[in-house]
Parts: sequence; structure tokens; C-alpha cells
Amino acid sequence: MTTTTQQPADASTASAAPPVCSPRTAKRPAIKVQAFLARLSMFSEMNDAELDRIADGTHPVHTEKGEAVFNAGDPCTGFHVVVYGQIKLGFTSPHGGEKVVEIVGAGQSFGEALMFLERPYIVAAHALADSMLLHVGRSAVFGELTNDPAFSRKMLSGLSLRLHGLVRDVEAYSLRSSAERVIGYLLSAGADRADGAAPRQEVLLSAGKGVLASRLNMTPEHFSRVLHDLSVDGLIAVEGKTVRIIDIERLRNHTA
Amino acid sequence: MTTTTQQPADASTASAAPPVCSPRTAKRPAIKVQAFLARLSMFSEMNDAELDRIADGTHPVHTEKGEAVFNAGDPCTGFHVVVYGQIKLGFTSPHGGEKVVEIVGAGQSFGEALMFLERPYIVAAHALADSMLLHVGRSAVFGELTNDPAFSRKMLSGLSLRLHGLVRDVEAYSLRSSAERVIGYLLSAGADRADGAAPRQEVLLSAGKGVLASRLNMTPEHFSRVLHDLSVDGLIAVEGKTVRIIDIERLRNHTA
DNA sequence: GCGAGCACTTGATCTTCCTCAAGTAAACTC
DNA sequence: GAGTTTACTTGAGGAAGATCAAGTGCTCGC
Repeated sequence: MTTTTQQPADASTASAAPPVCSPRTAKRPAIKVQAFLARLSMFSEMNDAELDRIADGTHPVHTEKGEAVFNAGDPCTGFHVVVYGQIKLGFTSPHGGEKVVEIVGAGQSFGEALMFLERPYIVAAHALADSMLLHVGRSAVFGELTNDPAFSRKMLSGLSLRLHGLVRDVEAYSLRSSAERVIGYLLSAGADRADGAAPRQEVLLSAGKGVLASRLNMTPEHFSRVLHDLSVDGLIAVEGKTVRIIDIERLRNHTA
Repeated sequence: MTTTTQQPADASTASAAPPVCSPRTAKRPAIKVQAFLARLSMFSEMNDAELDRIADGTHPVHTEKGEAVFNAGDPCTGFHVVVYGQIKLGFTSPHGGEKVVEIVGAGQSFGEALMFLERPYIVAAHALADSMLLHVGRSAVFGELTNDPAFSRKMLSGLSLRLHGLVRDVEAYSLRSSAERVIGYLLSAGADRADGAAPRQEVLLSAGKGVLASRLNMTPEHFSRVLHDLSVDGLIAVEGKTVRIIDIERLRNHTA
């Protein structure tokens, strides 16, 4: 592995899909379920009949900021797709600590693996913002799997991508220093608007610094210090939740 | 998550299948490919015609101890099953360090995720012992996927199980101390002969201590010290590659 | 059976990162 | 708009684990 721009946060299944409607349009906006599902790469090759059947196995879940979607130990009866909002998946240690495994945004899904394993959740899901999810029931998915090989293949690539991301995370946790993980996050967050060669100079942190710190396996204090040190070195400038990348070349080669 | 016996080393897809023949019977023993494949849970529901087609897409790979099966960056044209021997999957950092992600034994497979993603490997695979693998070509797998939903479902559960194991690893790396990871490994290795309620008292370490240490995210030195400390506390007794568990109850509750 | 090489152990020291404790700034209530 | 809460920052000190450097004991080849 010679890559220098590791991206601990890329484990997404569905490519980004814009929310069907704004969370502020109404308190509980009605959405066209089929239309929303069709934009997810997972369902993108489905015909109308199939989409209808999947949509039938679906129900909306509204979760307010801070609330749990599910907790570790809960039985898993399907998987979730984020329509709007943001969800964090994490472990809580008996000793009070927390480890955020993944931060999931609009158009992304989670919980497929447990659905296939028919085991209870081992992580908890909490809303980082008022969110709307679709819960896709297991039997609807299994029904389509039996007669749609293209769908099976989509699911397989989705899971594979997730696995790949997790392996990259393990690599980052094991072989990289905290500073390198932070830099990796900044570079990948800056690069994720993949519309051109040049990564953006302005990165908007995708969650609160405490949550990000946990996602990157470090304490909020240490995260703060790393950001501070990078600022002092003139590599970035931090203004609240936005980070301006000043010297991307030196940032890439930074080792400390 | 309330489990106290975490098992960082359980990420296996196929349930253990005995080697078709001993590695010492002949230098390159011929095996009945179909018969071997049929024992893997992945292929267990296949009929003879299907097994024949998969077997046709297969070729044997013999790898001597220390040799690489593939390296990071190599293209992935299928996945591997271990017939006999032992393979380690790991990252090599540019600064010389190594991180073993998984240790794979007979009857287990690896590389499926990359096969579905059609990306080059991000880990390297090295033989820990003289080994024989079967390489299962991508097109053979894809061919069966299109007309065998049961096979698709098997693959999906296989990947899900792997994902699940990796998430548990991340939890262990993030929230557990090294000693807890070692204990977790000992308990799971002792419990893996799941023929009764009582875990074995004698655990044979599944690889060299250096390799295990890396798998558990610690240095060989530290691993050695942890084992030593547990011995001094009277919880285990180490005799070369076998660890006798003396006080399993105290071992489970140990915190340091 | 003897030397070479390797795997493992043990010891001393050093680094990274965490913990605890304030302090500051921004956001949310009333 | 003052008070409270929450999020973040800063500092001092400490602990877990890494690194470096010798050892010791094994196995393996001859």
C-alpha cells in the first residue's frame, strides 16, 4: 500500500443522493419513496414493479437529534437508509467511553450486514441531527434477491465497499499517528466533491469535533491540539466548523 | 454491547472444513476439487453441475512458508480458499511496520470483497506455513451468482460475517486495552471447539507470537509482557505455543 | 552434536496520547 | 439580553504502550 491520502471516512454504500425534500419544508414531509429509493445505487437497476414491492416493505422513521434509532442488542429486522439528517453508529464501552464507527448521511444506508446475519445489533445508532430514515424490511429485500441477480450483485458490491472501508480504517488505526488520521480525514473530506482534479480549499467538518475525534480514534482534546498544531505550522486555518487548507502539498507530506 | 468475551479473531466465512488430505502425504497432493468445495458453507447448497462449473474456474496455488500469495497493489481476479496451510493478510507501512489484519486457515477464504469491487488488493497475503490454496476465478463466481439465489445469499452472509468480525475488531482496538485483547483472544481460541459448554483449558496459539501480537495490535515485546503478567497472576501458564488457562473466571473479569 | 539464525524474553527509556481540571466561546432558553 | 448549557480549547501531569538494546533459548541444517 503506497497511498498517501488515506480516507478513513469513505465507507459509504450508496453514492450521494440529494434529499428528496428539505427537512424544513414541513415538519414531516411526505416523500415519494420509490423515487427516493431509485436514486440509491443499490436499487438503481430495479424496474417499477420491484421498486413498488421494496417500497411496500418500507416504513419511515423520524428521529430527533440525540435520540436513538436502535441500541446495541436490539434485534435487526431490516436495514436503514438516511433520507435527510445524519446518524452516528458507535459502541459504548462499559467503562463509559464511546467509539464512533461511522457517520452516515443522506443517501447512505446502514445495517445491511446484520440483516443478513439475523443477529442483534452490536452498535447503537443515534441521530446527530433531526433525521428521517427509511427502514427497509428484511423480507422485502430477501424477496427481491431471489429473482433479481443484478440486485444481488449490487448488494454484494455494497457490502464489499463497506468491508473495504473498514479495512482501511483498521490500517489507519494501526499504522498511522493521530495527526496522520486527521490529515487523511481533511484531505478526503476536501476531495469528496470529486468534480475536478483540485481538492477544495475549504472543508466543512461533517460533524462536531467531539464526534469526529471519536471517529478518528482520539480524544476531543487531542483532536483539538492536532488541529492547533497544524494551524501553527501554517498548513490549515480553522474557523469554527470550516477548515481552510492552506498548503495541501505540505499537508500531504506531513509526518509527526 | 454487553458481551464480556470479545473475540477479535473470529472473522471467518466458511466453517472449519478438514483438509482433504495431509500436506505431508505427497509433495503436491491431488485433491478432489469439487468434494473440497462442497464442504465450504459458501458452496454447500450447490448441485453437481454448479460445482463442476466452479471447479472449472479454479486453479491450485502452492505457496511455501514465507512466500507471498499476492501483494498490495496486485490486481484481483478472484478469491482464494485455503486447502491446507495458513495465510496471513496484512498491511506494510512505508515506515517498515506491519499490521496483520487476519490469519486464515484451512477451509477459510479471503479476497471476496476485492473481487466484487474489481479493485487491486490493499493488503498482502503471505504464507505462514507451506500452503495450498484454490484460486476461484471471478467469472466462475459471477456466472453462478446470476442463476443461483441461494449462492448469492451465501456470499452475502459470508461478507456480512466478515464485516461483523471487522467491526468487532475495531471495537476491540478502540475500547479495549492490550491485555483485554489478549484475554479475548485466549478465551475465543479456547472456546472455538464449540462441542461443549466448557472452553478448553489448553489453548494452542494459532500462529507465532509475533504474528499474533500484530493481529492484536501490539508489539511482540508487549505481548510477551502481558502473557508474563497473566502468568504471574496465576491466570494462565505459558509453555511454548500452548497456553493453559488456570482460572478462567478470573481471566474473564480481569481488568488492567 | 555444534554453530547459525530465528523467535521470544527482559530491561531501561522514551513517546504518544489520555486524563483531569479549568477556562473560554458559542448556542439555546426564557 | 442575561443565564445556562453545551462545545471546544488549553494546560499540567500521568499511563499505556512503543522503541531500543541485550539477552536467552530453540530449531534446524549440516
